[in-house]
Amino acid sequence: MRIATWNINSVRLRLPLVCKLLDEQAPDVLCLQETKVVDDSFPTAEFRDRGYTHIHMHGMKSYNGVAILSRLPFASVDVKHWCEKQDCRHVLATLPGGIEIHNLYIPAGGDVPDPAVNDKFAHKLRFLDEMRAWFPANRSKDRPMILVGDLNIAPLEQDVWSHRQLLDVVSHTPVEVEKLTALQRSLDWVDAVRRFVPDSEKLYTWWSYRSADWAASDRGRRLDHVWVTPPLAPALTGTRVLREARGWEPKPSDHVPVLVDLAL
DNA sequence: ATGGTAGCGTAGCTA
Repeated sequence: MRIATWNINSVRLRLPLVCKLLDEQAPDVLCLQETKVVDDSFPTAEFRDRGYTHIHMHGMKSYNGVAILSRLPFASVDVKHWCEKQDCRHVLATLPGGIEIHNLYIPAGGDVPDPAVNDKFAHKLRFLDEMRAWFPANRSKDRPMILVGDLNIAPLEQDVWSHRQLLDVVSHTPVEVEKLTALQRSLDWVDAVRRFVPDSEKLYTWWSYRSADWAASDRGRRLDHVWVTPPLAPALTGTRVLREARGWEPKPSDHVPVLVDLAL
């Protein structure tokens, strides 16, 4: 089973690139974030034509929005809301084998890493706290589950281009990293990508648009993740971060797809 | 310390 996750920053504008990914990598399941479209306007036809007939989307006007496209049928689907908001950041579905997949778009958190003066950062921290409480209260680590998405946090030192220079930059501050790590530990989630790429090796999934030459400066961050619960860890066979997609023309996303293969 | 780009939707917010 091949699982992919990609923040595409508008599914309508990026539709040709999403189709390119499906054609070239043939994931069984593709989780999208920042679809930026209401459900009635979601471009389902192009995906159905490619065999992705099972589509679970949850979108809103202009902002956020998540979707799961699948060639495999869903036994059930759901959406979850956090922080008393209806902002379309979390969908889940049950895949064959009883595997529950969670597709998340965690709040970016704004610019100032202080919850006292920045409501967006306070929202991000609360979102993490609520998830940290919900998962162990509602799910067992013995259940086969996959958690993917744009978590908007680069937890490891080699997940950013400069650990020292980003300690005060939202996405890599100690308080966020600690909360994400607490969430990860709560169900013994395994970082599927780091299973195959040593922690000592630089690895990024996002490069800012605000750079003259993203590839030359290479100031990236690993914001997009795939985690699995312990029952699925032995099934992991490989992973891929599709760095070249950052240069796909026209109009690349600032995030690239992350793919994980499981022998199931 | 600042500004740089992108998408939505057509001003200004979000990233």
